[in-house]
Amino acid sequence: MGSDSLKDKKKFQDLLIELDDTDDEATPTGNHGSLPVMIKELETISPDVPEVSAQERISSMKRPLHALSRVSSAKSLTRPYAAPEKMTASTTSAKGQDSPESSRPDTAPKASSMRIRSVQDLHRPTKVPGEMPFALPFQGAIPRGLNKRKRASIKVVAEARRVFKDLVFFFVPNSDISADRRFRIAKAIEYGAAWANEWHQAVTHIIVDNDVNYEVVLQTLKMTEVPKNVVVVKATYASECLVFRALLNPKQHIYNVPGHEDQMNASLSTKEITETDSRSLQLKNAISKEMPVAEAAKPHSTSQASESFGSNNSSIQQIAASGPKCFSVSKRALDELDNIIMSVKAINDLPLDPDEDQTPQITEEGTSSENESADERPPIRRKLKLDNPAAGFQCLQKPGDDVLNNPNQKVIDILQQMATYYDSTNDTWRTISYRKAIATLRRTNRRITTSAEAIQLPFIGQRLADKIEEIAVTHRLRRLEATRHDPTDVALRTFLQIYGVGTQQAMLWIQQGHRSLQDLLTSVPNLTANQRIGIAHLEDFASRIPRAEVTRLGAIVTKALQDIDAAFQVTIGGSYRRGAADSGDIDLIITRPDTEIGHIRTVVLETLVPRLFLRGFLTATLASTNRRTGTKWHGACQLPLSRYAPIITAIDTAEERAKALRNPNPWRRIDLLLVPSSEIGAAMIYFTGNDILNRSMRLLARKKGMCLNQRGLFKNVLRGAGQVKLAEGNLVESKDERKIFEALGVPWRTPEERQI
DNA sequence: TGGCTGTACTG
DNA sequence: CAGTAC
DNA sequence: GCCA
Repeated sequence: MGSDSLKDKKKFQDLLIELDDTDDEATPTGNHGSLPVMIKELETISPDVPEVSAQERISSMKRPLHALSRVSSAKSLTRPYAAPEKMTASTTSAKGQDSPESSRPDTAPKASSMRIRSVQDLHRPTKVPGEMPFALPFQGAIPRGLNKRKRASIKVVAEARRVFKDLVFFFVPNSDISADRRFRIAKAIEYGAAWANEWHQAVTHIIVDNDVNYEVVLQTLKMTEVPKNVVVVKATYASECLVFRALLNPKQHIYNVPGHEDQMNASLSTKEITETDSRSLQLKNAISKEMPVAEAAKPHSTSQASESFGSNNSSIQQIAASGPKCFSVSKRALDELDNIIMSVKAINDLPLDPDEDQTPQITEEGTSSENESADERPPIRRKLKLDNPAAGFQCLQKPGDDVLNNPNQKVIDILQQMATYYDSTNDTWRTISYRKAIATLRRTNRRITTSAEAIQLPFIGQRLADKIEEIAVTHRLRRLEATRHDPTDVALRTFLQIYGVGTQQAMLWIQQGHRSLQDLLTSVPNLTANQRIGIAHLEDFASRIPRAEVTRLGAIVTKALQDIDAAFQVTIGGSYRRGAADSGDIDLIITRPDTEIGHIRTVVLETLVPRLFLRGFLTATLASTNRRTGTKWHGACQLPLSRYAPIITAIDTAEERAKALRNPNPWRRIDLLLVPSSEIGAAMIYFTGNDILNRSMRLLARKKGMCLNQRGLFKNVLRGAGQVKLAEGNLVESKDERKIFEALGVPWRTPEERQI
């Protein structure tokens, strides 16, 4: 604790030093309470900062990247974003309405329906709290992917760095759909701005996409003229303010929105503007604080949402609770299993042959009993989802056979796209939820068409259920359409395919204006070696590897290794071991009976790998262990042309075959996993996956006070505060896959049955 | 409201 | 340490 | 996003 705050102080001092060059006059204004004096003095950089000339801007263009990233990582002093408070009775009860997508008509700004959330009021004096609840400083919305309903995860930077403090931004277009706008909105909030997701009189700046002209701005706002005290600038303005950590002069030419210039020139001379700029900003803030939301946002208590909330049907409750529970697995195990494992098992036990007689009845009863008649009324959540025969526990079947004609395939496809989209948004947990829901649907043999049906399934809640219904009915989802063709999102998805590029890097590149791989190659000087490889072989790495090819690639490595020492054993893991028809990469699990990891590592890294490179089989190293504990080598390989012919011949479609001929021996991602024989069971589990199975098993282990990792199953693991592992614990089992399943109380599944 | 697997390599 | 990958 |  103490040392942390010390560290924080140190970090902050570093920041101060950094700040020095841009911060000329630090005029303390507000009273911000408890922060150290030092901090107070710098708090007010924002509105008072000196302008930075365009020239200066250019001259220091060299550092933006670093500046930005350092700034954003300086969160030691930031406070967690305050739980957004709904301001009115009506919004308070409008649960489920608070997702950005559900209630945002992009047009028709209706102040009264505006969602209002507090971002930074922690730091501001609240005005007349009792009397005028709506006279709070403007409180902005949060872009999706960054809010977790109430508690948000946006981290506002230290107060001293809030370049946009007290400002309220309205974006044109004002949605967070496109990737770079979403990024800009998030950045703006991070640096102290509030985001008005609908027009509002508290807005101080209109931030216009760089390719949008003034006319569109007016159309969007449905105005003939933007209010005088509102600044209209290109998006570049906001980014550059962050680069300079200062409010720049918005009247500079480069920030002019096309079509707006004339008006500006007409009203004021450039010089005047420059001189009065910072003051005028101040004034605006003052104004907006004085007479903010009151009129516009004054809501009138009850809304339909609150009505739909209180009265809930008790009649529907019990329907699904009864019914036969035909588990093919032991009851004992079931009792112990948490819901995730239950679903894992559910999957194992899923019916392929539909007992259509029973299931529809049950669901129908559930949904129809009350009103589909009117509107709202969220379908009642039943417990025992998994016990519901409708969820599919009846007889066991193996997954896989039915995959191709899954009645919900269309829905699954679209949900998959959405998952990918959210992944690109950095919205990890939502992505995981989508994936779990997809996993559920995959093993549902009954076609799901209504939200009420969907919500009964495990890992499908109200919101996903609604989406599923929409997809089932319309065969598409509106939100997805919007994002799918957006150039920035297309680019984002492309960038994310590059090995070594994740969401952070990709979003940064997008935000910097890069839109193609070529852009990256020509104008990003500091690409890592891996990223260059990733770009050069993007297509190869992104394409699936036919099973036959995986087999051959594996055989080559096995042969080479056993030529060195016949005692070595190689297992092809990953989706190949699960029986997949094609794979994304090749996982080779390498071991040797009664042999320590050290020896295995030596042989593989010092003999096998160099030899395979010499042969031209291996083509690149992407990551290679060098530590004593290291156990892996990641890289790329290539099937010799001579062996590729039969694979090409075997390709199904002519089109694919032609493609393969054009690019005869693509690079493939290959991972060598070095495992001491004593740990082979745990390693097999891990490297066979799939990831959902791994996670469920690990979660289950943890719930039982154990720990499962690629090295073994341990018990008596000591965990301190915050789940920090204090002691390894005692090994329960690591050599034998089956025994690990057993020790966890999970029924054995063959690798083929782990394709969850 | 707080979790959501657990570990290793890179720069 | 953050970002990335598995 | 879902769940306890």
